[in-house]
Amino acid sequence: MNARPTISDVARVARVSLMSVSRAMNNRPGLSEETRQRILEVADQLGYRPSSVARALATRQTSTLGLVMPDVANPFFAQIARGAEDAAYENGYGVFLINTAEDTDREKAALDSLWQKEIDGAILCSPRLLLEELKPYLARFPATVLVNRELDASLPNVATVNVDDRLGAQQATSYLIESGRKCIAFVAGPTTSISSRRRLDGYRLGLDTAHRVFDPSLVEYCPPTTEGGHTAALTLFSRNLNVDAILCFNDLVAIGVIQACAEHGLNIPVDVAVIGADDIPLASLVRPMLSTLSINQYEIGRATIKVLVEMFDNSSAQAVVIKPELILRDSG
Amino acid sequence: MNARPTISDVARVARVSLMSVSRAMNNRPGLSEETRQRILEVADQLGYRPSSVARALATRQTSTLGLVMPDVANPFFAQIARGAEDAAYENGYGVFLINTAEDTDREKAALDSLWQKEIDGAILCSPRLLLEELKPYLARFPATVLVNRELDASLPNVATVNVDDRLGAQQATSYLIESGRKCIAFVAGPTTSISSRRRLDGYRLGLDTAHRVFDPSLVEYCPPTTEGGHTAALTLFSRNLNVDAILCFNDLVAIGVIQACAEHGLNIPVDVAVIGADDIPLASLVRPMLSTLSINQYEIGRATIKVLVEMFDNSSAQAVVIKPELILRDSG
DNA sequence: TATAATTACGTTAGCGCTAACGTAATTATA
DNA sequence: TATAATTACGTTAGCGCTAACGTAATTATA
Repeated sequence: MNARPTISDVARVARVSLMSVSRAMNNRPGLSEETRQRILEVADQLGYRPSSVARALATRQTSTLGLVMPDVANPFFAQIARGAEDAAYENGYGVFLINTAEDTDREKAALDSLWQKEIDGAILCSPRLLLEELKPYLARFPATVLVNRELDASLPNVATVNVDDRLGAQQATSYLIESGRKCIAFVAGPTTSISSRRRLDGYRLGLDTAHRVFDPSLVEYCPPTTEGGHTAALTLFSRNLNVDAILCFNDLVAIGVIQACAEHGLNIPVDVAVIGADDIPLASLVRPMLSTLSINQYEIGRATIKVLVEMFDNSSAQAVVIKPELILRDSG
Repeated sequence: MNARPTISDVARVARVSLMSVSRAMNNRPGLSEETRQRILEVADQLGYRPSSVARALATRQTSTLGLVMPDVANPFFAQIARGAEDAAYENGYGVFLINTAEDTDREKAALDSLWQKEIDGAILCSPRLLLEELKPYLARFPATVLVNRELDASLPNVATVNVDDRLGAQQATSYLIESGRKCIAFVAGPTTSISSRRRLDGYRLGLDTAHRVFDPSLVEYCPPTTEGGHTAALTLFSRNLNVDAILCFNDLVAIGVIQACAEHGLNIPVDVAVIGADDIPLASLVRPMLSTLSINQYEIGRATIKVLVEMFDNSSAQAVVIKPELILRDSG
């Protein structure tokens, strides 16, 4: 590991000033083609690469984005991460990944550390922080995209990308009612989740539309995992409510619910219909194949970068809403 | 977005020098407890956080790690990413995530950009680059961990974390032979994959041990996805070889193989046994539940950070080898 | 042909920190 | 009590870039 060459090394060898090297490396005007080529050749020979750190300090831009999500190991977020990283790469940005594990303290620590790193923009997926806690950070970051989270007032430097969970849950509920289900439960995911709340709204709206009464004992909260769904379903069954349909917070939860049904000897979809949400790759891999509210997570990831870059370019913050599509497979 | 406070702001308000603030923020000796507290209070009041960028330029340390992998959306790597990020966070490091999409040009671009970012260490998962292309980068980074890749000679700044794929494949092959399978195929994954080569070795070793002849037409390469496995299995079936067991590159491939079997009316495990590798969460979620060579990916992720940190501390590079465990479920 | 504009460079200062080296005042040791 | 060591600070320079502002030499324009 011999010392990394600096701009001064290149300048010395090419017999030009630092600025000429800087101009050549950044492809900026003010150099003859001849000089430019000579500098580039010397740079290449020495294996020179401008230091991102020094450049960031001088320009106040890091070309770096922060991606904060509850858990990359969750396939839903993994796909978003993939889409965001791909698009960020295409736009010349590096991506800091941080997992919060649904822990608000860790979320705060994540935002603090990103601020310290002077990122150019943040992508916050399903942030759990209260709006009042979140807002100081939104004010500090040059630009932020909120995924799965809304804002009370539109801020010029904060864009949002949301799934219309309410509409999706309503459609799914209506579908279940139309296909003759009598007792529709809702396994709602984490109480802190915004999309959980929105789906609950949609579920109630679907019931209302069909003049069904909302029964709180048919709603069960749980962690957004298969284990969570499994446990929640067992809790519902223990209440002995003759549930014949279960709308789920997401596909992982739905798979847990399906396992619990199997353990109770309930046939899917004859005895119980199960509908998930998100359409993770897993959904069409499990048997019975999961009916679900489909959204393209990879494209959500890409969309976050698109709106971020648009904020950098025109400082116009968009509010993107993505409509889920009810995909009927085996389970409902 | 009013201007970010700097160390000078804190120094001015607290009526001390820059170095006193620096010492207070970094918790270094040379300050009276009284002064330290006063500075810390002022810093807190102003909302001061030291700039990571400026600090990195001054100390030549970025407290930043690069995590390069083929695809975070692949659950195998997603779990590693989660483990690595968790452990990095605990050790005070930020993580740059880069996906290479199995593309060597993009892999080179990733390593270049990480070098430009002056990361303190790199974690390279299943790098596809030739050793001669990889080596210059290994020389440039202060420390590197190679996951799923070996080195011809041990370098002081390069550690490795490998799964004993050879042993695993051998065990699985021997098990299949012992349980009476006559014609064992191997769906081998990408030709460029090191672990594919190691598993092929293990497969041949297993056959040799039982005095079975190795038949190249029973080996089929494919992308490491369900689609890849699906197509590869169909190709094998089209050769009409009476295959009654299929050892697979990984679980995703195995799931594709299972789908292809189902399409051909083959009962699993009666007609065909299928064994995967990696034990991704999905493996126990699909039906039939997948028999597989299990390894704990999350712990692999954590292990990469552990060996990195050890290299920083004692500059001693380890070669970790993780043994897979054959887990028998429904499929074989 | 005189002046203005442009080209192709260079010089200086500064981004926000910390390493390394002072230096008075205080405390410990011979 | 004289000297050495320690404490609690401060000053200076530099990390590797770029923004902003020169400035000669050349080219375009009135």
